[in-house]
Amino acid sequence: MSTPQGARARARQEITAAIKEAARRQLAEEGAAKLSLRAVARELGMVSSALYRYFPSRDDLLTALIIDAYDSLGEASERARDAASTAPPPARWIAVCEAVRGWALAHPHEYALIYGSPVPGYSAPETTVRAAARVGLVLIGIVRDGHRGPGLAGLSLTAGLRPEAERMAADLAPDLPPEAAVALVAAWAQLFGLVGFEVFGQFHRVVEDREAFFRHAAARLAEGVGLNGS
Amino acid sequence: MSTPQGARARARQEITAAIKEAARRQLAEEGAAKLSLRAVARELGMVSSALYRYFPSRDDLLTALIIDAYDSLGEASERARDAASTAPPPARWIAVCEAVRGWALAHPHEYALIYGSPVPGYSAPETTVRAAARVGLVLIGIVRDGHRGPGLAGLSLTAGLRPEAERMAADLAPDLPPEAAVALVAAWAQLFGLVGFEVFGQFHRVVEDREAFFRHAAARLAEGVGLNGS
DNA sequence: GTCTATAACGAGATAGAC
DNA sequence: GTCTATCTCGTTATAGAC
Repeated sequence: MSTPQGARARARQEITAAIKEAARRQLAEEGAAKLSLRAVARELGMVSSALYRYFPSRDDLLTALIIDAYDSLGEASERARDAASTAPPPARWIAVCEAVRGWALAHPHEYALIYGSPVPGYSAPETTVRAAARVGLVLIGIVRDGHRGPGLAGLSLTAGLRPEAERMAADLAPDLPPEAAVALVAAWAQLFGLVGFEVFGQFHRVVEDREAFFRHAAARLAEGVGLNGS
Repeated sequence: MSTPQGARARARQEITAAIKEAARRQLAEEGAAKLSLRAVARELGMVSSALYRYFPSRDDLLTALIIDAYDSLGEASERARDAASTAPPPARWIAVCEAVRGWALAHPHEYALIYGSPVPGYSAPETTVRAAARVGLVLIGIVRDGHRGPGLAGLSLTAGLRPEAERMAADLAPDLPPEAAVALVAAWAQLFGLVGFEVFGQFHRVVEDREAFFRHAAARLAEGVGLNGS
């Protein structure tokens, strides 16, 4: 059987991939705000109306690129975690942070797409949430492991924050104390502050040896979530 | 003498301000990538070529907006510092962090302009550096005061980072120990990670009581730069 | 001198008829 | 899927008002 459906499906997948690849190129050159289905079609030698067989709208193409970017970053962080699976939690934390940084430096435009300025007129649908959560889940897992080990020491909680801290812990990691949940979310945001500043050029003439600086900052972030060097 | 120069200069200043105001409106609606001199001129009932008397190019208009945004944020942080000038350094640090957050939430599009994704095809000239540095200088000043007080305790340095740390300290704050300079730059980037995540929507369904969360995180950042509660 | 207006260029996007 | 007519844009040259 010369499975015509299989061949068709394969062709469809290949064209879909080619469209996304061309769109990513355009993302790098013109930015997400100017992503245009017509320009993508032109680059592929297709006519713009043909693209609507693969993506019903420009926003759907954008959504696909966003999900791909989140997944790519998620996979990079998961690979780093697995490669360091025998190391103690603090070292694993640092390895994942460095994977995030490495991915962002290798894919600055996709980084800008998911962690940079929102695209005017575009609102990400719920379908992106799953992929977006992957990095965060990796970080949560490491802190959970660390908590089973030597324990989270020195994490405190500001007075008024307790109800919110308990809500966050219940949502994110019911097995972690509220202090750890708060520290985790803060460290998560701070990690992307470090990475974003480097990718977007804010460290220009401020930090030169960015690799060493980041390694140090990531280690201190690990302490901040209660992963004490061991 | 009915100072014709004064009147002309005033008129020029008013039109310049009107152009920037209209440009900021467009920034909010279409994003920096699509900022167009023609649309600004249309909104003001002018013809596009007339704008070139005030801004030699679209990029120069963008640069003016960027400098204004940095200055606006810088002033907000300086005001917060001055309003808390009698408070101990840790409280002053938190006040400035909250001013940064408040400014960003009140001006999300200008925040995106200066701390979000780079504008494709645009490269900020050196003239922006002075304004961009203002917030950082406020933070440095507070840590310097704290250092004169109870002292920076518990700041360590990763092995390979020492040369870079000494370079950073010499550049940013020769009177501070290298450990403090590194912690300061890291806290600076992390502060904008927290603010950026909130402004750009990454805390959606993760952090609800963002005010309390931020206050807590800012307090822990203060500890991270060696400002111990007192 | 200082400004605005007209017109135009080359490039690109877009909408709709066919 | 193709073609065309009509938009947008940044920018410049030029002419004329105050």
